[in-house]
Amino acid sequence: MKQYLYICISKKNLMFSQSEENYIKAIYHLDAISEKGISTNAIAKKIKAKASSVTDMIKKLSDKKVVIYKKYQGVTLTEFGKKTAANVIRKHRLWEVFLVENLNFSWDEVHDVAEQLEHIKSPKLIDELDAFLGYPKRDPHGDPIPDKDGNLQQIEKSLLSTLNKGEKGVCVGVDDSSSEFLRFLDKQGVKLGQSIDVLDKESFDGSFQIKINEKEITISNKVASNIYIQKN
Amino acid sequence: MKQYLYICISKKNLMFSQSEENYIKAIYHLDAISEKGISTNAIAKKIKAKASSVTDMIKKLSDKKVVIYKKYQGVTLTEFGKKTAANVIRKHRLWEVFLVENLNFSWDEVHDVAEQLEHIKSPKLIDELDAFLGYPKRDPHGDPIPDKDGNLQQIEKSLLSTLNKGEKGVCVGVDDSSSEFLRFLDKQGVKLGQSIDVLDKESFDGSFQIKINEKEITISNKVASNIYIQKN
DNA sequence: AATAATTTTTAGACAAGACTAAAAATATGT
DNA sequence: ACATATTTTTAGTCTTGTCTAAAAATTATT
Repeated sequence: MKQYLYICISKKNLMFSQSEENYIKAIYHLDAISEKGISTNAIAKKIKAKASSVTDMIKKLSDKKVVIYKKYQGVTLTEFGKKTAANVIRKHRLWEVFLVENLNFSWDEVHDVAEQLEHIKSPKLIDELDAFLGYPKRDPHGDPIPDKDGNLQQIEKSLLSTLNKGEKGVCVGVDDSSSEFLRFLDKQGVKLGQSIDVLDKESFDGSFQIKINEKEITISNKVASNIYIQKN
Repeated sequence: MKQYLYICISKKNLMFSQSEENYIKAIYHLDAISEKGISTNAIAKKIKAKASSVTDMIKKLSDKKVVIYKKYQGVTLTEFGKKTAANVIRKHRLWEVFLVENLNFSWDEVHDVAEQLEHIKSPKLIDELDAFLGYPKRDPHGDPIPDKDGNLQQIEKSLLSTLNKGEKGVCVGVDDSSSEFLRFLDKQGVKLGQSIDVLDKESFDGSFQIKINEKEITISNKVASNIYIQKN
């Protein structure tokens, strides 16, 4: 009598709920900054939830091999977790590009909608969207768009606040992408690709005298600390 | 002492959950057919849920003034409910157009994705999408797209199965828009705008001899009962 | 009209995801 | 080092949306 060996590759649940995806994304963003495990509180703050809710979710993500978790020691993304996060971010940023390029959204309006669109599940959709947009490398805030495999190319960038008198460069991104800040930049005429000359730096309060579009303006150190520049 | 009258227009919760929207949409679609109240079972079947779940949801929708409900008597949409349904359907169909026109989806692939996209909340998004698409009047299956106010223009259409020998017309839609049927139509070369001549009608089994693109083919009555034709 | 069949509703349970309040662990300050 | 403060976890509750099983109402059958 013949015997067959059925190998059952349990197509493990690669699907995450919106809530799970939001946590994964939040941890990914925090991970980029800190070296060690991400604290429960940090996640809670980012996600605007209570620490207890975060603990619950962390346990679930740990069971699903998305994060490494040891009680009281914070959390780290696994490689699988990073891939997953990058994929959500890829979707978010591609949608942002679509909204700005094709639907007349301004860069301060895209976030909330992209936050919803990033959870749509359809591999074909996102591949085709990517192609439709012409495989963009950066979103409307200058942030890099991960490729299909979750890799994202970083560029050489410095905070405007680190430049010295006489240096110049091009705006390649923002650190704070809140609507308020983006609208402020719009008012000042700052956008991606905008070239900026540092005319002077006030040592007293760290404010900057800069030249944009042949116009000289003064910006606070706080503003200068939220604009990324590629030097030239 | 002055007295002020504060009129508090309780901006009532115009927001519905995805699940609620799905029920509202299902009732709307069923409403188009039946004259009297929609039965719990009919909704259950459409939504692929158990009747008890439907009863629960119906109560909630009744509280929210979306439907009129009397125990054991089935359910009817209020005007508000109809508007709400039309709005979800508007979004669904606009997204379908986008997927087919811009993202290389075929008409049998759009449904599942549109089912997700229809729940995205953003008035600006949908208005801009509508404009981007050039204010289309019909989706890829020939179904009309409701306008912002929820009105949709019906056109004169008949089922191909009701035509007689010698009559001709143009395909303006399908009744069954399952992937299987749509792929079958693709194979036969039937698409929207396709002109069709009824060469003969077999009284024995109701099958049709038709001419498409100078090609003569035979289709079953079942197929003919799922194709909408505008006579000419 | 009475019984049978079907439909609908109720009652109670469960899972996901959030919360509060309290307990446990870790970190901080003198 | 020890008391205090903070962070994290646990335990239990709540809401949404689903389910099963049983009861009630309606519809169909003879």
